[in-house]
Amino acid sequence: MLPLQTARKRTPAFDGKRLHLLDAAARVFCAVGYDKASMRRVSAEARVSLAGIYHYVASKEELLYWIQLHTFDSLLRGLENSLDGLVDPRQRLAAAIRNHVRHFGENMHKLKVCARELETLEGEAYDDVRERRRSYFEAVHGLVKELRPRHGVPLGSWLATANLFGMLNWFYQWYDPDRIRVSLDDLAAQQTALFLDGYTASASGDGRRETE
Amino acid sequence: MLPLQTARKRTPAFDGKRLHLLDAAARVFCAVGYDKASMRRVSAEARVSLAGIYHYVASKEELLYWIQLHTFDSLLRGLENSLDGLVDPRQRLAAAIRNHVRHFGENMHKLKVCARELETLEGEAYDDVRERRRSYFEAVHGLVKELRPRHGVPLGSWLATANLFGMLNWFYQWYDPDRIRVSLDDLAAQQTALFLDGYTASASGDGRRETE
DNA sequence: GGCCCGTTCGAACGTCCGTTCGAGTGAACT
DNA sequence: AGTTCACTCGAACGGACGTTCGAACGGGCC
Repeated sequence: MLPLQTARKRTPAFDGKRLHLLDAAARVFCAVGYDKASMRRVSAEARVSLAGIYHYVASKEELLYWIQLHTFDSLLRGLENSLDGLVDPRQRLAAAIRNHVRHFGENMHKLKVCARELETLEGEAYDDVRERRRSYFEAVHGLVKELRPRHGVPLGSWLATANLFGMLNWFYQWYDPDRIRVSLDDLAAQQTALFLDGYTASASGDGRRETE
Repeated sequence: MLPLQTARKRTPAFDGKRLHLLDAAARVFCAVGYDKASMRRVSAEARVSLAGIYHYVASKEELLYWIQLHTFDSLLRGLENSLDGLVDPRQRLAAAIRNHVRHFGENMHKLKVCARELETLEGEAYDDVRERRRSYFEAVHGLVKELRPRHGVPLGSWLATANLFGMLNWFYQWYDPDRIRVSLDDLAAQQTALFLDGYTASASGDGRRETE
């Protein structure tokens, strides 16, 4: 149960150092998973003593909490920016997917942690993150609903959105920059085409790898 | 590092009890995740003393190993059965997806553990499971490649398959039998339609829920 | 100088975990 | 009756973990 408060409030250099800590924690959580990750390893990664961490953060749980909160906020802000000025529903969805995929490319650690540890937090902290997550989901769900405005009720739009997130979030299980020969924007374009028109119709570039 | 051996070999009632243990372990791993799950809780769930577990299994790691191995084997066997006699590529893919979704419905615990703990094992045990996983992936990848036999090279078929697995495996994050008003077979049909023809083209039943 | 206070840290504390040990049980076999 | 052997278990061991404590450092202010 998180008190949802930092150990102290508002002191100089506080945010900078804390962000540095969150970043180090994200790298460790990403590498070995939240449960296996030890505060000792986070302290080594951040080059801060073990006890030093607790000056900026009240608990290990809080590290995960802030990582998830910042990441979902950033995803949502990015989404709103990338939709600016676009009116065609297909282009709007394409922009949303591009935003999501780009975030993965730029913040692999944090997004992988978010995708993998969705059910790790508990209590208030969980509810708090869940609401951010819901906002983001609903924003994308709205874009999906725009796609078929005059075809009666948008049947299965919720299900389709859930599956779209499946495509996008499973990403971290197979994406390896060294082995995949597609740019992230090409990848986003292919995923958009797949979602909109299906595999049999979508024309696409190539995304094969050497093995598997 | 697993020795990849059981504590003892081939004794009467051995397999039955062991399967019972694996089942209990799968329920616990599913509920709280592999790392947080304690052998004490597994022993309580299986109604066996803590030390008793080690008569059937050499380590906690081995529990996960057998769960994953059995599950991927079962998925692959089910896939081969469900393809029997089908020749139309679209029907074959539909059957594959139905097989996958039905497995989820029937063995939620184990499949959720498999999807969530893909990177938990290490060394030999990891490689062993990984190969089963690869076989299954390649089998489905083969079906995807069948879909466009005379359209030049099947562009992006690997990527499309990876995304298909994303749709199918993310499943466990949102599926809740009490809140989703679709049968598993309907669900599989919708996912097949979405993958083959895309959201804008696929006619579908409804899968909306009350909230979120 | 003397004091405050934000910051850092080494060294511990208490807890929980995976695993092991050694003794005990009872059915099967000689 | 005695021996064997699969099976079961309570009790403990050693280690790793999250967290805390109290002391030290160092720059700004009286």
